[in-house]
Amino acid sequence: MGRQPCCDKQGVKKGPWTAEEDTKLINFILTNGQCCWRAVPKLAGLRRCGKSCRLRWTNYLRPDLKRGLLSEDEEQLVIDLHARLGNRWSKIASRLPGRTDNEIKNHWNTHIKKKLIKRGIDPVTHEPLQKVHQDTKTTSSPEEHSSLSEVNNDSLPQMETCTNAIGSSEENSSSSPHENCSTLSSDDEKLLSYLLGDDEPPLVDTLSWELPNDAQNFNRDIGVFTSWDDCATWLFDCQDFGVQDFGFDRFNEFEMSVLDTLEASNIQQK
DNA sequence: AATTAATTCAACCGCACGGTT
DNA sequence: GAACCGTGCGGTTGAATTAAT
Repeated sequence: MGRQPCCDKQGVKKGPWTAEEDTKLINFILTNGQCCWRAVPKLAGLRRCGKSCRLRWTNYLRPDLKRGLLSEDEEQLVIDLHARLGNRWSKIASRLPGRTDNEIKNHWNTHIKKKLIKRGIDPVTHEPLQKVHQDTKTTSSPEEHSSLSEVNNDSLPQMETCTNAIGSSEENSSSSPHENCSTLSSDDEKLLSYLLGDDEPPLVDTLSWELPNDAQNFNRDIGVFTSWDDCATWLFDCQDFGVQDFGFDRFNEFEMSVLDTLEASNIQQK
């Protein structure tokens, strides 16, 4: 018996989500939480496949998502992490609260890649393009490194390595390229070690976080919520829908706020 | 103002992995 | 151990938007 398709292809809607569909999905998840995505469309009254619902929720509807372009700091962190993790977007995204793997991947492909190339950095290897060019000159054709043609040759003599290629770190040129390649704080290093699987989970400096007053289920020792209720409350407090001062038991107000936001954006679109 | 080209990003697809039976 | 299932991941596509001509 072959693998069952993720959804019944017939009668399943594809393409952009409507505000009505968003509302249904939000209503369902706020009421029931995230469970068995395959069942969500049926239970929520959506003609979508579960996969599509999950993607829509995680990439767009989740209340803890940030909006807008990545800040310089975030961009720099993405570059640092990419240098060590490669295209493991979900791992990278897990280091940037409120950002999704899809968002980071898109931003990498549309913005960061170009910036790095412009500055003479190979976005794949994070090595200076000149070096890559020399290394590969004898083994591969020029077409395989088409990005080289986009390099501004003026920048090559002052080329810097990956992590200080963008932003204010450009000024820190006194140290060696290798040193420059590691602008991570010790916390970042710990986290990276953990992400790479060779270390214990790093402790979070939770004392500096603004936690909900009633977050009794937050374990400050291990830096996690032991209760979904508190976790959700905290996330919702952080999100950008304009609701600030409520607890988990006031879901209806949050829901109304979400619906208002959706309606407003719908009107704007029209 | 109309057309074309370039860019952006939400969404889709196929595959891989881990858990369960 | 094999088969199945649910989910997550990364690569890719294509519609919408913006910029250039």
